[in-house]
Amino acid sequence: MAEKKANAVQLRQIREACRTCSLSDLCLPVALESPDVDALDNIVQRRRPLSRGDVLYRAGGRFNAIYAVRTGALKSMSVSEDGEEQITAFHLPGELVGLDAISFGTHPSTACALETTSICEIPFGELEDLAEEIPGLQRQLLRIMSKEIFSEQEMLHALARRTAEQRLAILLISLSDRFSRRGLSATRFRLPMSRHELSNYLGLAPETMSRLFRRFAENGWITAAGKEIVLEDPQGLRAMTNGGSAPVHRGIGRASDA
Amino acid sequence: MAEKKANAVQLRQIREACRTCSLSDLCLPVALESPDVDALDNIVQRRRPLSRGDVLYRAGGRFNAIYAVRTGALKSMSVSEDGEEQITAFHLPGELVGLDAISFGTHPSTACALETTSICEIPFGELEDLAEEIPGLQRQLLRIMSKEIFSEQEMLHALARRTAEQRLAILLISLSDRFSRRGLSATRFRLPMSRHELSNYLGLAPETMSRLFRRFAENGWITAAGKEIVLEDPQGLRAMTNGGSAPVHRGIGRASDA
DNA sequence: GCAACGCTTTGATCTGTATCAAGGCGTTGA
DNA sequence: TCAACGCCTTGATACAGATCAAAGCGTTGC
Repeated sequence: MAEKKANAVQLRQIREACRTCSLSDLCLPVALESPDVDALDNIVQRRRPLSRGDVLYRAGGRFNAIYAVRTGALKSMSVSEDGEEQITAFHLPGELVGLDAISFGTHPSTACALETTSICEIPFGELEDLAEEIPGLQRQLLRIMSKEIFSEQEMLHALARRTAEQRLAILLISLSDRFSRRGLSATRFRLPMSRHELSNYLGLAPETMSRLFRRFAENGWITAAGKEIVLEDPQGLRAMTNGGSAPVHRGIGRASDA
Repeated sequence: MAEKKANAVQLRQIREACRTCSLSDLCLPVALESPDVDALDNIVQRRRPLSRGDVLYRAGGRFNAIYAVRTGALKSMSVSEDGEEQITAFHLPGELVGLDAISFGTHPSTACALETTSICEIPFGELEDLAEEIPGLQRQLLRIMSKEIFSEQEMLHALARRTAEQRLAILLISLSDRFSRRGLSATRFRLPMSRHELSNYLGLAPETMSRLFRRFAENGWITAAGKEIVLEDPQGLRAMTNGGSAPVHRGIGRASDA
């Protein structure tokens, strides 16, 4: 079929972009050697980009597909009865979105673009069908899913019972790690979310966020100009995420000063 | 084979206990109608009971199997560098333990019995092998896993950014739901964990826990005698978990008085 | 160019919960 | 029966971070 051929070509084109994606373990090692390569690629759909504020799916909506972020960023959020929105996750390029709907059949949360964002859509039913045909794909699927799910859970645990300072440090390090895993700079990046969204996610008041950024900068750990962040002293940051006991700030100037 | 026959008999015996287990979706609907019923049952091993404090697996240990709690209860915990233990989950009868190791190959946390506890062990490799043979089992597996994982995650989100009062209420309701789902009373149960373990899990000081229990009793929401708990007013409890805005306590006596 | 708006920052105050410090009470062992 | 221990409770105090209030400042639209 001409269609299949077209897809095969397309596959080669996107392979580069896919290499740092969470799905790459699914797409590449398994699919590469098999004639099923087209089958897997066939079900992955590229959609037209979302703009800031666009909703990918809404809480309560039917679960049809999972998504991989290609560029840009999304937030997952749930809205409580009293109308307050609570951000439950940020999704950066290469990460999967919508996994929390697998067991329910409907989306428990709403996914919304933080900036202009392009995504891959993987219809879940077709993926499952495929997994039954391609040996090994099933295992990969389970591992990838549980990895994505648990890395989020780890984050939650890491944030629980931490001071405001530690939470922000943990988040910055997490973002750094996630950017660098996708081949971007680990020390210099642009926050895709506003201060307000950050504070919402971390469970802090926006005012506290603001004060923290200032304090972090005073301590020489970061340089922050709006959303542009430079991690000047990742070690210093990392140090204070450990043992809630470690005394922090207090002193003036950067930790590395003599 | 005699062994197979013995297992078939055993299967019938345990089926009752299994009916309320998280694995029942795996064991029963799928396996019941298939000749593979023995195959699935064969790989599930009953182990001798754990006593309070016994460790099921230790953080860092190799991942071989997942477990289902039959009776009793477990806690999952991680120990930070400074030696502080942090409880990350409680596992009640019918729930699965060890899922967080799937993606890593090693256990990220330690599982420890809160009281005398009996469990089923399901070697994961064999389960995966089986899933490749039995159509549908793979899907069930994925759904069950993601359900178990996400219900924990929901709990974490529910606890984040809540007052101490709300956290305890949320936990009590969660326990109530989980007990009742397994056929036990939703309003009268025995806490398997100590106040200290509770406070650790909820991220509160033990003293705060104590004060909360008193306040809850004063408000007529619960009656607590040691670990024996009676939910006198589940609605009252549920009400205060919602919208952090709702004013709580303050007044004297139970909410339903007038 | 200016006004209006939203986001961020800064300052002052208030409060929930931790922490410190004892005291009660049930349980274990001699 | 009594002492010793651990767990839980109770009270007093301290502090991190929320909340209230208002002022900068960059953006958007006219």
